[in-house]
Amino acid sequence: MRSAEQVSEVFSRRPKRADARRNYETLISAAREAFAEDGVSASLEDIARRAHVGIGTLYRHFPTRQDLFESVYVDEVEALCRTAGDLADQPPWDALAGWLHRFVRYTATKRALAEALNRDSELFRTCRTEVHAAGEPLLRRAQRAGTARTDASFDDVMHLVGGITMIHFAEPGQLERVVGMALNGLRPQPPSSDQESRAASSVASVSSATSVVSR
Amino acid sequence: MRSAEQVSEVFSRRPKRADARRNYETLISAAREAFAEDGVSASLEDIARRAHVGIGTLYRHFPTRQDLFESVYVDEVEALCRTAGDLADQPPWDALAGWLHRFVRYTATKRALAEALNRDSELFRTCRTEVHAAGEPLLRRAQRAGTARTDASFDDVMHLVGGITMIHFAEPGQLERVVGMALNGLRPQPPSSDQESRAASSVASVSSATSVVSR
DNA sequence: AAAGTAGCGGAGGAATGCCTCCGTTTGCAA
DNA sequence: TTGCAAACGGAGGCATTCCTCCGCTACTTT
Repeated sequence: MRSAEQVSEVFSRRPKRADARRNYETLISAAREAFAEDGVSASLEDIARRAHVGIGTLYRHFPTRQDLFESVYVDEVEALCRTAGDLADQPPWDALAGWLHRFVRYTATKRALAEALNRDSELFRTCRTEVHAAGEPLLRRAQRAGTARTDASFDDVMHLVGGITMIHFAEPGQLERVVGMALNGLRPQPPSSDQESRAASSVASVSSATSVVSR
Repeated sequence: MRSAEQVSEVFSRRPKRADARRNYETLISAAREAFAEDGVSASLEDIARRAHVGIGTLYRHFPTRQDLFESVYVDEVEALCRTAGDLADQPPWDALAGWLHRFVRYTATKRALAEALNRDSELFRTCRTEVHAAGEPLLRRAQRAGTARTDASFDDVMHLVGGITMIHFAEPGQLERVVGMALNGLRPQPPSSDQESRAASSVASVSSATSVVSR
């Protein structure tokens, strides 16, 4: 909860006047959609059009294209972190699963912006830290409650879910379904007959399952 | 070997006259570089310039932008398949490892073109089949020779190496190094003290190693 | 070596995108 | 309610890209 606000305070300069703030939000949504559809080369005039806003308004809020990229990304990180707080009153497993499903949208945005974002920037590093701070407690809580297996680290889980989203799915619901399968792999496993589990074996068993489904 | 020619025959319409053929090849190389650097929105005039060729020449060979995308992709697939044939006289493990290193360049191209390529197309499916036909025997041969562990399927290996390339590496040689580490994980493992290996455990142990290195 | 044709190059018009500038509108504080 | 600073919209100039068209070049064939 605190972490989401922290990112806001550091990075995003939301305007204070009501109309300006409304336009700012609308523009970010429009940009996120446009980038997802057309990639980073989406036209700025098109984004302004989608937001029902003049091109001048876009440029006032985001003087450079890079500003817009970063604002969309930060906005997505903020929303993801906020979701973690919102889920705090859910049962441990539901909170974790809900958050990871939300995480999928984040990775989609991140992937669309990948070629534009500088991954060594201060901003990028801070965002990663914030995401970790928001999500890691959810995993730990589920593990302590006995509803998530304890041999998976947060980093493992990020790679597991993040890797799935790298695959391009044709069918609409397929991605969610596969993520669901992956989450199944995170549940505590009944002790198998011939071996006990090592750190990354949950990741292994699930990712081999997904590779059957699609590629 | 036969498979590479098969793709050629089906898809790529290489011109027969010497100068035309030379320009065709040069254009494809230039396009591959340009797409890798600037993404799918690279300028066609820039590509013609890189190839030291008039813009008209580019348009004669590739009437639409999509034609160029597909030709670059098919060319990369052909080259990859041909490499498999060229490596046939190497020792089994060297052949497999060499091919997988070559495979990395293929995935880089594929990633750059990802948003432009229709993954359900006839062309795309055929290419996948050809890649499989070219690479799978290399894996089987190394496995029969006892130099690659037998509990990894070809699909597992593709996901392993393909997944690594999805990570964006800052350092130049880092990708190759990490692929090298991954290949190490493909070697037959000394029987571990507390358990024997299951189908995907090679993938697991290596991917957990890479996640330490970078993300 | 001569002819015929496939191939080449690039000028240029249409379209689109980028970004600035400024006259008009509107939210908000007093 | 009123005044004004903040925000808006979009016309327009410049740059870039796309793509066609056609006069010229040079490869191949006989």
